[in-house]
Amino acid sequence: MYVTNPSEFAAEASFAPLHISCPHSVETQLKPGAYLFYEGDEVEWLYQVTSGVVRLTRLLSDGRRQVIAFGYPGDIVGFPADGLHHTDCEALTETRLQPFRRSILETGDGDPKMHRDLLQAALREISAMQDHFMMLGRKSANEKLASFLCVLAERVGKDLGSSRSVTLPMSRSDIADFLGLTTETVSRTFTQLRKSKIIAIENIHTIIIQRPTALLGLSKGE
Amino acid sequence: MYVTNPSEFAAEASFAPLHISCPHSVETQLKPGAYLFYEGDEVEWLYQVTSGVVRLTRLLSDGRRQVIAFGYPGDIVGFPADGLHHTDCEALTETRLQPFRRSILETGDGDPKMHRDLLQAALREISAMQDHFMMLGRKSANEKLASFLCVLAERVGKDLGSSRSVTLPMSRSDIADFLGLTTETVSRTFTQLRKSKIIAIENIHTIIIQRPTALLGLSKGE
DNA sequence: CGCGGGATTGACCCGTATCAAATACTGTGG
DNA sequence: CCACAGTATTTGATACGGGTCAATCCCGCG
Repeated sequence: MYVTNPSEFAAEASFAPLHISCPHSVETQLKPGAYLFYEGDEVEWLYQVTSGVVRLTRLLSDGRRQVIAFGYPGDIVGFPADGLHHTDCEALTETRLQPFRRSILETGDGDPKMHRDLLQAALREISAMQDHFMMLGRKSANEKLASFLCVLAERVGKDLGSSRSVTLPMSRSDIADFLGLTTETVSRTFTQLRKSKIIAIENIHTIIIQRPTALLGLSKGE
Repeated sequence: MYVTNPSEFAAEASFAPLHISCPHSVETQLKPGAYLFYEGDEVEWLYQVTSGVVRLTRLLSDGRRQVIAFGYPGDIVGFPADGLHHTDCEALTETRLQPFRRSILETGDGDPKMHRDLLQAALREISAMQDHFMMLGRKSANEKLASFLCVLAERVGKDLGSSRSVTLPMSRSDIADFLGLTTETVSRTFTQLRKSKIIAIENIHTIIIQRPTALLGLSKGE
């Protein structure tokens, strides 16, 4: 999951679960904190998240970290480049994943439909990442966090009538490293949104979006 | 072209020109300033840059711009998502491109080898973009510009013995919008590098890298 | 030779980082 | 179930990098 402009997001979210017809593809389970793969690992499988949330990260030698994406149900993680994983992947919650052989993506290997679906997923990934560039390069802390919450609300929020609740399985520093901020700034920005009554913080991992339209406005810099 | 860690870059640069065996694929020519496609256009063709340089950009409604990538010879531009282009593409110099039907990427369509090559290019693109995330989100202005120059030097620089010359066909504001900075900051950072004798500015579009090792060090934040 | 648009430089300011302290949570063992 | 320790989060004070706005410079071009 990348942070895209919410209004555009709808068009990209239409990722139907892939049909399961892959030999040797027993669903994989991960406990919170467990790693699915590491940067540099040979890619054998791609995975579609079935339930739960995973986090893709990349590290700089001096310890700076960038969260590349969060993997929510429907998302494909583990695209290879030159046969290798280029991120670490850790489960944030109890997570189930449907594995697909790398060869299905790369050679088709007996399943043309799945091949095409995985390819389309890769292409959508490129487009979604382009949106995220805009966010990292050109948006303020406020806009970043507002966009982040809007996307999550649209994708996995629970409707509460006039407001909407969002669960954040990731830590503040995960959010910070995803948005290119510090934890302190993320925290302060949450506080600011809370004080302006746009959101309420039910608990650390649960945000109530009280004024969705205002939040959407903020995300676009209005 | 994205800005990746130069040392990693070598591994990703190994993109052999695709074999040309596509029906109806006459090489396309563009003059500087000409557009190849716009955001929202239906994708009919992908292109491999043969010579010259193109620029991929995305706009926010309020005018903020993000340069997504520069397309140098060997690069593939125009990957579709849901059948559409999601960036504008403008030629910065006289440019020649080899078109490939979108169907070759998406369905294989009679040319399995090309299909595989295009797919691999897309996957490498994803990985390269992940590197660029790190840059946009986690690097200082100094590190960004140093990284940018290092990558260009490695990829298209001319060897001058102990130093190296790089041609920059793009404007300062293109560089700024690529790195998530302002033109003023890009300009100041150039000046700073010049004053510390790491680079010399032969003219606006030609940089001499006098101390490549120092520049590489800066790019990694040392 | 003068015009115009990009590039550079300067002065100043603001947003976000940094460093530090207080507070809130989470899990563990008794 | 409570006490405690360790960790995450929030809050505060301050610093600084890079943005903003404005002036000047430079170079290509008519």
